[in-house]
Amino acid sequence: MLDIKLIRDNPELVKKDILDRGGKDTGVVDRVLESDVRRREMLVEVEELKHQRNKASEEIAALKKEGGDASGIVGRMKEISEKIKSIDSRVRDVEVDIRTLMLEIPNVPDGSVPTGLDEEANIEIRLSGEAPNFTFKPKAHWDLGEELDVLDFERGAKIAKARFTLLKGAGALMERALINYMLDMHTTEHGYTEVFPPILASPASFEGTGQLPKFSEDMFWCRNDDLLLIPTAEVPVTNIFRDEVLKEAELPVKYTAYTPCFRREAGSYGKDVRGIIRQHQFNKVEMVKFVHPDTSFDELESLTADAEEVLSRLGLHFRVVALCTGDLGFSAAKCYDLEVWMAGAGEYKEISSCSCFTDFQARRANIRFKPSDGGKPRFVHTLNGSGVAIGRTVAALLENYQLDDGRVVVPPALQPYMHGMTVIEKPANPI
RNA sequence: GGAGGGAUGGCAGAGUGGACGAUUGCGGUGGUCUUGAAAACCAUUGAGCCGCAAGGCUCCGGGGGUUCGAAUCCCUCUCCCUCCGCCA
Repeated sequence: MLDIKLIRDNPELVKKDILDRGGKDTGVVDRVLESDVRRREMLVEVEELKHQRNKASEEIAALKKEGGDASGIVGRMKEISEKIKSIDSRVRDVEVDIRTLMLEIPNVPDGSVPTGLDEEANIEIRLSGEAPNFTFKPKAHWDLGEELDVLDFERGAKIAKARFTLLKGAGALMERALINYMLDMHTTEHGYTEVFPPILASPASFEGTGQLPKFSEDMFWCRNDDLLLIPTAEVPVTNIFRDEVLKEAELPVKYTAYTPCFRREAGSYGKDVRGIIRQHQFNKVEMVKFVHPDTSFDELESLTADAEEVLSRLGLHFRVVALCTGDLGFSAAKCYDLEVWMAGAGEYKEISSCSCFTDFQARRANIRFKPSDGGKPRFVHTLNGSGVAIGRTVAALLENYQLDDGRVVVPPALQPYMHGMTVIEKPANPI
């Protein structure tokens, strides 16, 4: 949520940002402004009445103490009380209207974000590593996975539905190994504290991070219990501090979490239909930071570096892309995507998204810190990034480390997490 | 699922109709003392909104009600805790 003062003082900027993001409805800004004016007019009126009431209450108390008769003044106050009640309820209605509108307005992009409506305008920041050379035509991971009997798409779809996959044998082991490999790196080398949060979260938590109310269609709901399956650990982990006040000295707080993630992928029919790139359920290690406002964009750089390290050490080739205004997530002020090379598909695929949300989420979730100098509480800045998506890493490893005989090499960094396994081959008696 | 208890400031925890925006303790900040620190002592310290300001208004889990006036009384919702039952 934006600061209403920003909308008041600079409505044209907010409108421009909405258009830059590819939004069409800048009318919300005007509707917020109209309601804001009405709210303040009513406040002036009702506060004057309340002032009268408070004065009268004092008089009545004084009169009663002296045993005097207060019936006249009491009668007049009855009328004023009724008036207050009716204006108060109108003020509340307008405030609800304003909040409802404000929740639909996206964050303001940072000045360094390239302007553009789609991914064409994204800017490649750097490349890391090199794409492997093959003397043969590399296969797609879904073919490799089925041939090695580590991915079973048929069974996954039978158990649940399409876009659910059954991992088997070395595939399941690699999934688990990657989780541990990433968590260990972030906790022992990058200074994050590991947490394991609830996988279902309340609508209030979803509103705090910006997934609700706007993206309700993308979520799996448990309607009977008014809970939602999380689409990313960002939701529960950021909400750890909802409605809390941290001490300035406690910042930055850095958490990392492994969780399953659930997305309905509404509107992505026909995209990445094969393989494990786009699943309704996938695993992810996430990093979340709560930081001082002065440091947030530096923290974004180091967060991104932390994610890059995961890929570098696995020997994967990737590029870092700065997203343009149109590609930026709703809550983000700035975002880098890490796109890993997929040898089989011959293209880069997003494997991590590292974002700085400035105070946008903190305002919605009411996460503040108390300055050490004793000043008023201020909103923290929040950041998060995948560190990284597990399923897509499995796909990348299969495709980039495949041999001409269909086996797949396990990179050295992962071997200790896979009982020393150096190569994945088809089991003798697959079942 | 059944029975009961609770929700007050950064935290803990008093407060049963007007003198309470709220006793007190902890924590925070400033100071005295000290070579420095700790301890001790003194002072100070809630948040939000409206307003150029002076100042005003609101807030004791949410909503509604009673009343001239509600942290306090009534209704309702949510959440938390305890005991019993069931279950990993």
